[in-house]
Amino acid sequence: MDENKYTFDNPDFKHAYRHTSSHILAQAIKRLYPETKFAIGPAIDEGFYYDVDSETVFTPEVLEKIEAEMRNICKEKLPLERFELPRAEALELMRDEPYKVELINDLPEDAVISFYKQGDFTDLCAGPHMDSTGRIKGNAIKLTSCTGAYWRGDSKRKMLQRIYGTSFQKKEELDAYLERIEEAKKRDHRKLGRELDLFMITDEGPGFPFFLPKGMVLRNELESFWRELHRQCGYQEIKTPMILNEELWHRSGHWDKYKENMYFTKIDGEDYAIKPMNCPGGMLAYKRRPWSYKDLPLRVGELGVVHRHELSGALHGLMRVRCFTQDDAHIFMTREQMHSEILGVINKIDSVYRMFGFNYHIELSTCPPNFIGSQEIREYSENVLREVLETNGKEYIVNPGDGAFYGPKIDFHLEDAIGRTWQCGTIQLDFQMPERFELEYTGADGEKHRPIMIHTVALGSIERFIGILTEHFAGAFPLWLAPVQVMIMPITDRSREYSEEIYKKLFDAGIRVEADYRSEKIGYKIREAQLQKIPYMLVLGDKETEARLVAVRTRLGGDEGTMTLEDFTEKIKSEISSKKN
RNA sequence: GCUAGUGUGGCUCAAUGGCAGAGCACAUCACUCGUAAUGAUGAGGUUGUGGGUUCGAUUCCCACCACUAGCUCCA
Repeated sequence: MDENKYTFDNPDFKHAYRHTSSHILAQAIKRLYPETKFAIGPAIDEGFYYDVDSETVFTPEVLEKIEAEMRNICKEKLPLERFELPRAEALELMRDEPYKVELINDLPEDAVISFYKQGDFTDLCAGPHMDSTGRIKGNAIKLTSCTGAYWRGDSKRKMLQRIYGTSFQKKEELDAYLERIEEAKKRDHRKLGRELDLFMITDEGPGFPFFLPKGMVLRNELESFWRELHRQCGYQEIKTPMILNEELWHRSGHWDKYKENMYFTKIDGEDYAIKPMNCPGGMLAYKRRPWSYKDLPLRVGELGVVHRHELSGALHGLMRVRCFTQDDAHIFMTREQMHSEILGVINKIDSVYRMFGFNYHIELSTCPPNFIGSQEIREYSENVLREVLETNGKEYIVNPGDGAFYGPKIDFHLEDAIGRTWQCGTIQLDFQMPERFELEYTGADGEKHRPIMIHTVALGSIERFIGILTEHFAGAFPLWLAPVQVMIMPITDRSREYSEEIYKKLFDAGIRVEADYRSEKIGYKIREAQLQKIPYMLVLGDKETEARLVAVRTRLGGDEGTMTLEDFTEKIKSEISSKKN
């Protein structure tokens, strides 16, 4: 640890601070509920947690008691002492802690087995730590929640209780953090989706969202944007059927790997499946005719609606649903074209995210254990993705074994309002589907060759992307996406006729315009339009009617002054076409 | 699916083992108003669903459904 930097600016210090907080949590639990067994308790991005196995259910009231005990431990200023033990003695020391025993047994032969002791509490731990519990500011500790978590992340093993907490060096920092979380919740797309009347999900269809008129505007604008982008990038568009014969899914390999997540139906006594992915349909479309190497790369897009049976507990607003639209694309290509095609897709996705102002990170997911291809292809394909990322200076983290069953992938992850990340874009390299479907093209040598495929999405799913967009903009969508772009608000009925004239002109100009003719005060109309985050409000009173002008107000509360309708129309049309926020 | 919690008009939330209440929204009427809430009146709920305990359940118990947080899984 950098001895000169005892602040959270130093990630090592922050980590040690939170890790020590986690040990204090465990010590407090041990004092209050001695029967509790301890699993692991690391520091994480926003704080720390400890996984425990206990008779006690850690309700919010119990957490408060534990918090109080944690503050006591901080006051006691217990020194943390590190010591090491040979394996046998370590196991003896931890003999009443079955989870620790398992951890010790799984350590490699030559591993150093170290412990940290603070007062009456000792924990198996590699460290590092603060030198005393007194270093932790007691009143800047907060236990935030208790949830279930599988021991060792394995859903077949016991579910433990995970107690989440966070800690800071000052109480003000804790308060600021808690307030930030509260603020972020106001941007939750589920809340905004209801308030802005974008979408709904009912008990009759968990995971199957309804898109309401305003949400449909977002969808349609996004889809138009997607079509135009892909037209420019040299893609063709197809639409493949939602229901196809079950046999297809055996051929594609989805049956073995994915049938738990699929929905089925019978037609004329035959078994059919509702597609969970678009690629097999895309394969059939490719196979409709012979191709020449001159046709490659062949880029084919599809806004494909897929259905997947997700576990009920995994559903989450629009972010995780059971029916969604992938902005799918398949590229069929030769080996020589691979690098440039992959790079082209990376740049395409990057340009989309940059346009919206998103921060994202890239993950390289390598082939999973149940990868269906050869070892040689596995290594080759993973290396291709790695090379493209590295030669183009893209930063990424590796996610071992998280690729598709047919190949490795590059994933793009976007953040939601409270910092959870969601995979949106993906680029998957696939040597397997072309093999299984016996795809071919004729090379310059007159011989048949097998193309290589990329599966890719940029937005990911339209549904998830709308969720992310909603949170990113807190519902104040850029003008080109805004469900209602202009709200006309006459101050009195005397301006009604003029308002109707303005409305018609804007409507005819293709602007999404609405008018509020209710007998309400102008302040009230403005308040409602503000809450609906409508970008432009036209306030029309006697003065404007007389001068044949419009008074323009923005949702940022700005008064843009009065102007002619022509100037206003020109202004917003240019703003719409620039697609700028 | 798992662990814990939650479920009361469209929304946000009260209340209680004994006739279910408020604010906002909605409707009607009045008001015609200059940049974030005009007033009055009215309508709207078998308290998620199904069982059980009880003289009586929205409240207590059980099951199921849905939602929330997290785990697992994933776009």
